[in-house]
Amino acid sequence: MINWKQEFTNSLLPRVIFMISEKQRKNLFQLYPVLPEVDPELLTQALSRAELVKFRAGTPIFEEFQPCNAFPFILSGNIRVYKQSVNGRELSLYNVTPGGTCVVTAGCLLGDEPYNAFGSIEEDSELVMMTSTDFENLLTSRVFREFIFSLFSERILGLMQLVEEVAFEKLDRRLASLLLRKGKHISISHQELADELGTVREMITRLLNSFSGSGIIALSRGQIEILDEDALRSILEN
Amino acid sequence: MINWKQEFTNSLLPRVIFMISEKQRKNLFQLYPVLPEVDPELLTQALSRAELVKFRAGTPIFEEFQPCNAFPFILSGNIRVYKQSVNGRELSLYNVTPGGTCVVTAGCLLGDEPYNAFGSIEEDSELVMMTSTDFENLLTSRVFREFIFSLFSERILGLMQLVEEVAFEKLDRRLASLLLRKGKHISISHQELADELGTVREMITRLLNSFSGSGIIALSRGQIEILDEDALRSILEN
DNA sequence: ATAAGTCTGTGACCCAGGTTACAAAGGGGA
DNA sequence: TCCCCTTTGTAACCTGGGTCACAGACTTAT
Repeated sequence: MINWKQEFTNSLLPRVIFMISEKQRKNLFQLYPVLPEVDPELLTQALSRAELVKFRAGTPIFEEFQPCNAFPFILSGNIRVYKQSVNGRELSLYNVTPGGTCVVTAGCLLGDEPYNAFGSIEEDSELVMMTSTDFENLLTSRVFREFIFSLFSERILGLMQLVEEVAFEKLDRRLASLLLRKGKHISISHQELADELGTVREMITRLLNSFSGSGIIALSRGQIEILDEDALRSILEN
Repeated sequence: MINWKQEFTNSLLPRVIFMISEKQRKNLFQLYPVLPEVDPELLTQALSRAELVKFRAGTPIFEEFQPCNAFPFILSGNIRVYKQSVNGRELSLYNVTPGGTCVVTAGCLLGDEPYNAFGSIEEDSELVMMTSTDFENLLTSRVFREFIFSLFSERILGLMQLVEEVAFEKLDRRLASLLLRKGKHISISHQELADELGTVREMITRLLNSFSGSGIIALSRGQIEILDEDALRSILEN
């Protein structure tokens, strides 16, 4: 049977498994238009063995060094893939959203290596979990392979960018650019921002207060409101 | 004709173009055993339009933001792919060696995006430069696609590792691990080590001197000799 | 041999950002 | 309302590592 069940045995299991309904199947095909294009035989095989799983926000779904044996498609919600340091700091590598895929998982499956990062559910999510063998079978289909390819190359470019930022950019600029990406009304705690950038809470508090002191943002518990987007952008130019 | 010529017009051009000899063709097939497995028609097409180019060490071969329109196979030598900061610091992302490929190039070709890093020849190199259209044609072949796939996933894992190191590891550990990877007798300048790690020359000099002070390494101009590999390894455990 | 370029050594200094150790809000549940 | 938990504020302090400004030592070309 599906072996990713083992994979989650030590997690707190705030998840429920369902059969894939007709409606969800349609949803899946809308989000992943490649799927209906692959060999129908392969697809029905794969989907018959796949399961719909609902996860609650905060659930860890994989850990570094863990073997990797299922491949997720995201119907709704959001997976955060991140690294952890020995002193407990975290740093986001990327997020997987509906229509996207988790490239670490794909990479690990293809290379038959354990995960080298952590993954956890950021917002309540519905995932279609496919067995690793079915995933590899799908890869024999040309369109599917091309789909995975494009996500891979996108991710490689993104990771290269991230390396550059972490190595060369100061924290205020990185924070400013993160805020800009998140829109004008942001619901997030300082700790979560720190975990995204690989720093500590105090630094974020300090920087946010300095931004707020210059009237660039307004702060309240769990909320950030961007007042002066241009000023924020000008920090990027420095 | 081959449009990568334009690509190099602003470089200093320490390169010479040759036809691909029978011997080099054999060499290429040995290093890239996938090639003889692809559809022979595609292959001969692609190779007939490809050219052998010899580059001298130090030659820049692509730059950030430059469009990307040729795909290299490495017969000998070594390409360094790196990022540059505004203040001139550098940081190596990865090296391409014979049998490997330049994933940025592949990624940029596939995503039709400009380069987001720099590439330069580290040791005198012989490359077989394939046109971008021929490269994309080759990708219609299953074995070739799988080959590129495995290199992609390898590189993704490598980049994730690099992000972690840059974000969380101290410089002495990163330097120690770099030295260990380079073998017991290393010919390199302090500046080159700095460029690999994304730091400055002075830091490397200091750290190397502290290592040498504890008898772990012996230093001379352009040379580092590892005397006590175990001690170096124990720095990694810290 | 001389000059010019490249590499290495070094010390003083500075600063971003991480650490520690609190205090004080704010908010939700009992 | 009270209690507890989460989030935020903040000040003092420390340190890794980048900057500046040199001075020698080695190498190579002329």
